[in-house]
Amino acid sequence: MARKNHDTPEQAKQAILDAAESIIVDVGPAGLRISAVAKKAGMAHPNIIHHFGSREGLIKALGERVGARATQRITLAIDEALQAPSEQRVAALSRVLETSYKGDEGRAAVWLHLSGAQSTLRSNMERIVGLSHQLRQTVDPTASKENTNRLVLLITLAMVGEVVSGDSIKDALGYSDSEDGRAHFKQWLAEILLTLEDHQLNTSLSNN
Amino acid sequence: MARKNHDTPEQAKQAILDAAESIIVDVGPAGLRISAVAKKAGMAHPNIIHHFGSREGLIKALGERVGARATQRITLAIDEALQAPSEQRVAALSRVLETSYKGDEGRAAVWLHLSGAQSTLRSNMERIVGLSHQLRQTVDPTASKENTNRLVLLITLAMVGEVVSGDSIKDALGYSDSEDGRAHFKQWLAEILLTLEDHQLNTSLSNN
DNA sequence: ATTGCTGTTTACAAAACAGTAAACTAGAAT
DNA sequence: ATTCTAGTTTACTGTTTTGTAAACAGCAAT
Repeated sequence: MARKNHDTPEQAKQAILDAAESIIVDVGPAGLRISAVAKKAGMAHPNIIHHFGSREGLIKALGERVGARATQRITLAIDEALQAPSEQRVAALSRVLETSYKGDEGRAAVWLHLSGAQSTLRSNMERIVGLSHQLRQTVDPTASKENTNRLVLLITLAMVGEVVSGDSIKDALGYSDSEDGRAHFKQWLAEILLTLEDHQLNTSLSNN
Repeated sequence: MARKNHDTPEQAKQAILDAAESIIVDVGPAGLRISAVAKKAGMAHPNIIHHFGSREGLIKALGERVGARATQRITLAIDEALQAPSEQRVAALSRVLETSYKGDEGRAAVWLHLSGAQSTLRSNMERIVGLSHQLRQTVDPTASKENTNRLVLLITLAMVGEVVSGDSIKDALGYSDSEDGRAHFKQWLAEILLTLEDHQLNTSLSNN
């Protein structure tokens, strides 16, 4: 079909999305320039508009790809935690947290969400809550779905905060930017999440 | 000194900052246009450059003002919680959380932080951690500073997440956008924070 | 081999935007 | 009353950036 740099439009699109993803991590949602993406992908910028219709179209497509990948990674990690023997469960959950907001992909996902590409967020979150609830029930069979939902909300919000300005907040709180501090915080969080019995999460407004 | 719309440069600056703050809430950090601020403030846009030197100067000044105000509001709320009788402490802490990431000011603060105006973040966080630790000690005298620090980090990250994309995440998790759901989540969080004994937060990597 | 299809490029249009320069305005100081 | 000072405005510059138009390039089908 196509003729020069890429044989199929799908290859061209993927190359463009790769370039855009690597750029948006640094420049943020509003900073994505079509010409910069084109330069990185090694082509002229109108070609991007040809493939995605407009800058918005590119951002939307990228948002869907990044969101799907992130969800896949997270659900996979939770699956592994579910199958891990109980004495390795903290490490496994810690890995879930690591995986969830690790490095560039998480940042790209949040940036893109801010740019208005949130099409599949609901179904993705539903899968994550479902798996998380299974994981909690292996620890405490009485765990309520409502508390799981709240915990997932808390962790998700913290994930977004981490991605958006985790570095400077951690710095301001005295955590050195060594990998140590970050990993420790996540492991601490994982241990607490798995240690908490459900009745401790039942507050005066339970069953609402 | 001045001549027409404002008598003193301080009045003009405040009017400009007011306009910029109300705008940045909607358009985000990179979307702040000097001409839009000028229009809202009822003046010509070069006047803004005259007062703040450049767009960056405006953003930096706004970041300092918003950061100072937010910190003042948060520390004030924690102070009130400290002085509240113990049976009203949950409500008071719930109010701290409400106050912290409520509405426009919190959003403006995060946006500005993202724009690179983070000058006083460290000292602000230190004050907040100090007061939070006092509050925890009224509940559990054995509370360690390290666990307070981690809790503040978790809450702060969640605050940022809430501000950045709390609405859509809550929506995706099935919380209706009624004020109810939000208030309940914060009260739930407040109760847990005050119910947790410090020893429950001591994990296998305590004293690191 | 000619025709058609499609990915790609060059050249251009149009708008948005930050910042500059110079003039204007009105109170303050003398 | 004149001069000085500083906030303010109008008009303009230069750059950046998205998007358009038309031509080009190479594979496929006839």
